[in-house]
Amino acid sequence: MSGTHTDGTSLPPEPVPHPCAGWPGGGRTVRRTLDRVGDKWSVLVIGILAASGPLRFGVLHQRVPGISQRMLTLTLRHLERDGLLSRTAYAEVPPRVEYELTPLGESLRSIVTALAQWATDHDDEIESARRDFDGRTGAQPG
Amino acid sequence: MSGTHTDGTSLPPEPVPHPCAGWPGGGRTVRRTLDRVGDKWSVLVIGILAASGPLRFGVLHQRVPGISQRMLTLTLRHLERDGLLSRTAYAEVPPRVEYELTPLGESLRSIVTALAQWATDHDDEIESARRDFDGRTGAQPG
DNA sequence: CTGTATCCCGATAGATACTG
DNA sequence: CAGTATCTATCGGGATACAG
Repeated sequence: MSGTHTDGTSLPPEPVPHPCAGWPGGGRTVRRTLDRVGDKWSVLVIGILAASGPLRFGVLHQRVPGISQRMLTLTLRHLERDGLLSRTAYAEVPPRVEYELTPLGESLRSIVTALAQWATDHDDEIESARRDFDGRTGAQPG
Repeated sequence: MSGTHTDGTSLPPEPVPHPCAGWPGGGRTVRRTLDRVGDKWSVLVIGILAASGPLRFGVLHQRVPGISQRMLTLTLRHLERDGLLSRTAYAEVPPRVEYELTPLGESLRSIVTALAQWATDHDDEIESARRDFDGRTGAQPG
């Protein structure tokens, strides 16, 4: 503890440095969301569902470039658990399962869309910034 | 390849299923951004810099809850490489280095802020959705 | 103070095979 | 079709020690 002194009388000299300025809850709440947003596929899946409406497993599998069956399953489970999408299984043969954003998931739409928009808008800048940086530092682009 | 036939004459029956509906560039551009957003710390660092202005390494280290020195360094390098923040080293002793959002980084501010806002707004819903899901499936809350 | 260099472990993710 | 099971490889990330 800083600010303590032998006589015990003194001071809180530091105004308790706020843990995470501007981030409510010290960033803990944000961190949780980030942990969900932070995985490789969630945002992509949400974005595709937001753009396309309800989709079945197989179609989703085609539309998410490069995802494995396993990761798609896991991602969908996570998002379902968090209440961002709903899973509807139809008792048919062959089986049919549809995934759809819940209202909560829908409420993320504008943010995800904005992110996608930002990505396309500034792609060139990022690209050139990287080349510039790699040039200055002699790093491999790979 | 589907649609090929022994006589070689036939058909593109499928209208080439668009790889990633609603996502420009087939999602490839978005994926790149997501790979940056997708790591554990980048968004948090950007958000803190956006809220606080230029900060030096040590202060940043305090403000990002739980980050290690190593990961902070790596995160800052990545963001610098992508042109989202600038690094300014002052030739002093002891050394002083300040990190600040570039205009490109600033342009992400509103999105990051929106994400943080969304997180706090819907924290309860996510929380209860998880409990509900865990209850239905008998999973451990872990 | 601001990093870099190692070591190490657990989570993440891919491939493959199998099931209802 | 829509998953589950299993195995493995890779990588993120923490701890620690050291350097400029």
